Amino acid sequence: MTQSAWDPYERDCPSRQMLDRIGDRWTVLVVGTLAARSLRFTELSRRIDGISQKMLTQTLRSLERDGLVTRTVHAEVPPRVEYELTASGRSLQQPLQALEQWAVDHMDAVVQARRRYDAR
Amino acid sequence: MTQSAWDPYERDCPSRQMLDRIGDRWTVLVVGTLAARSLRFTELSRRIDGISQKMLTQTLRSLERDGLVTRTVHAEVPPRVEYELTASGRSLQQPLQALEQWAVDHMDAVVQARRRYDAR
DNA sequence: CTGTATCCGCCTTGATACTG
DNA sequence: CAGTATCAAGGCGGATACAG
Repeated sequence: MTQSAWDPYERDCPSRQMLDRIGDRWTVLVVGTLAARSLRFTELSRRIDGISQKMLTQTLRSLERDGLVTRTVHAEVPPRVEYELTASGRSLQQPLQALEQWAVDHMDAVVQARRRYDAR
Repeated sequence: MTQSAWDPYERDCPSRQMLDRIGDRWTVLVVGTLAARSLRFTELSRRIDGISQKMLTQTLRSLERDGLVTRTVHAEVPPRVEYELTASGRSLQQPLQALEQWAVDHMDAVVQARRRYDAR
């Protein structure tokens, strides 16, 4: 059974919650980093400048819970844990990539607009 | 002069700040609401369920500062203020629309994934 | 290596009251 | 109508310490 009336403009709609979650500091960057290939915990933290261990763990757990990322523990010493996007996660990566690209493309204009605005 | 090395994965990169800003609770919804046509303050607040006056004002100011929205005051009584997307704002609307659509399309799957995860 | 647990400051957000 | 000002609460996120 499919729901046809998801409306992010309504307060308690799950799709609104999803937007809220995407909007946390780190989700975009974690999903973007996993886009190319699966990575280990430490590799992720090295590539995402400024993320703390706690936030990386928390973000990964949320993504796992939402079915966007799989977590695979390999029985080795020392432990090796691989994170990988699911099909669902890869489908999210598309719009996020577009957003990331927009940010890169428009930063010059935005920075200038801010300067003008602040100069008044 | 154009900057070619914007990298959102670096801590202090402006494009990273942009992602942070997009990621606030309301930006996606405000831009989405303004996509169709320009709107007044009250119309916006009516359409975005749950937004407070303060947050709407704050979000609009930020968007104006970043050059994504114009604010036009008409000299009437009572005052009429129209908010409208700039060209830059409309270009952002595209990726945000994609994101919004993703949220709507995948909510069923996400809700189910959460149920499975929580049931363990 | 891959986490968990705890403490804590700050910032965001919301509620409320007031203004041109 | 379209805001501004103020205050209080809560959560986010960072730092640190510890563990399997």
